[in-house]
Amino acid sequence: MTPIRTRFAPSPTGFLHIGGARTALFNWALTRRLGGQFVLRIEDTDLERSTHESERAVIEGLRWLGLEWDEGPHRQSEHAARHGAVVESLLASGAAYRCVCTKEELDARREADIAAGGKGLYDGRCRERLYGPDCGTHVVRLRVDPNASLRWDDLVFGPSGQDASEIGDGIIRRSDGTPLFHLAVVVDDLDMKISHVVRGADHHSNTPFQIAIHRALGAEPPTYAHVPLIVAPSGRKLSKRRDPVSIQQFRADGYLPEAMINWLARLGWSHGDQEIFSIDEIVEHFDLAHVGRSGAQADPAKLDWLNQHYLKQRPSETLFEAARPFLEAVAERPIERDARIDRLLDLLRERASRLPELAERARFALVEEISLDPTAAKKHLRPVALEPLEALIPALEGLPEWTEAALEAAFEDTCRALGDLKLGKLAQPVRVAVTGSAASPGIYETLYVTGRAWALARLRRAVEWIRERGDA
RNA sequence: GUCCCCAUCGUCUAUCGGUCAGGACUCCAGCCUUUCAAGCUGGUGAGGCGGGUUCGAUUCCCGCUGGGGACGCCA
Repeated sequence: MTPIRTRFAPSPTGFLHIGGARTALFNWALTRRLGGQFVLRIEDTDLERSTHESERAVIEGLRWLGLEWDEGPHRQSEHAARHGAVVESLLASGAAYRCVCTKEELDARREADIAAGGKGLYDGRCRERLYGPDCGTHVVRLRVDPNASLRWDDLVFGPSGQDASEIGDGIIRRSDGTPLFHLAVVVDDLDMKISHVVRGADHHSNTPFQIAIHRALGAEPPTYAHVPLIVAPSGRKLSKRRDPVSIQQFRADGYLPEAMINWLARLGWSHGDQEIFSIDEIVEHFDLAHVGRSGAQADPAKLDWLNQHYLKQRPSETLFEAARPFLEAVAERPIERDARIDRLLDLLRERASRLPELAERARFALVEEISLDPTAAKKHLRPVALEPLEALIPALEGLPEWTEAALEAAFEDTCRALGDLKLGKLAQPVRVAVTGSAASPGIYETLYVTGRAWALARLRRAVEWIRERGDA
């Protein structure tokens, strides 16, 4: 079996969005499993809207996700001469013809046709006129045999396509001489020997025309697989404005690439009941036959769950690397990895689903000045907590070493000394005093990662705070 | 308007004629517990409608409805 060749062909007119990322993932996974080459091709035919910035964003996004390509990035614009030559040859062979109808005329005739019950396709007015190169402003249309059957067996949708009479003679070259997307795609796929075209289902209806171009070129179309679109939580089409779609935005929001990959993989594809997939497992099992045919809504809650799952999975070292920028944003200073930070991350990784949330929960151990949550303070920093706190402080001051085990022993001793005080009666006031919040990791762990100096200072401050407030 | 496609819990999905229609996320409850989580256990919750085919349809066929996509000198 000859190795397959696939491609991901984004247009650099925005950022890499989740639909594109998933298409890239499917192409990549298919290629890796079957063995072959995965080509990256930037479809910048539309010079007006293409920018280097978004091209870079697409590339960075793919790299971040770990979807490495074997060839490219090619730029479609670099093949302009080749596209032009192909159009000329099509013209020479009579497979294409020049059309001098203006946009206005076309619009008017289309409307009239629809009003008369027609399909609104190009009426073929210039089809037999055989205009030469000197006919003035013109476009080039493909002469599509109306009796042709433009069908293919889609690897996802099965038998697909329609009769040529439904599509009409499409344009393949603009009046300014530049090629259209359909022509460029076909020529590039041919030149790059792409064997499998895996792309969004929004191209499903475009495929017949592209097959017609292939045939005009005397070439066999590649194998096609169209993957259903990802739709917004609203159920509608993804909107770049309203919906969170940009990969870099997800990255900035603290999602891990492996979580994104897993989430995207399961949007439309399944492997029995399995939900958790490492990237290697996706490569091992990915199969177009198990890609569904209906659109899928991107569910942020599922992503959060997956993200926490991978947060819990990560080795300390890479967890720190991923969390670092977020921790530094909270601390407003550089953070180096050490045993205390590792412990902090271990405690927080099961309490947060995203990195910004994790960093925020780490605040008490990262910055010296904390603020008390009013509700928590009012509930737990009351006069009744005074005695326990004042008993605990010297016990902590006298600890030979600041370890979780030592802290636990100190708490137990203190409770015992206070007549078997319930641990909660001591732990909650301490928690609020030290973290400012009523919610934090276990109290010994919390104190350990806070450090002795900060912890004691906050405990003393809490005592003063209670005294000043009295019984209020 | 024309053409194409899709249709299982709120969401992502399993099922390739016979299942109490399974799993996951979410939500709810209980357990655990120094708080919050995590974890464990349990629960709510689905085959759009109408016809066929069949001994038997979620599954196959047709229609309807609903949704999406494409009809561009965008990609």
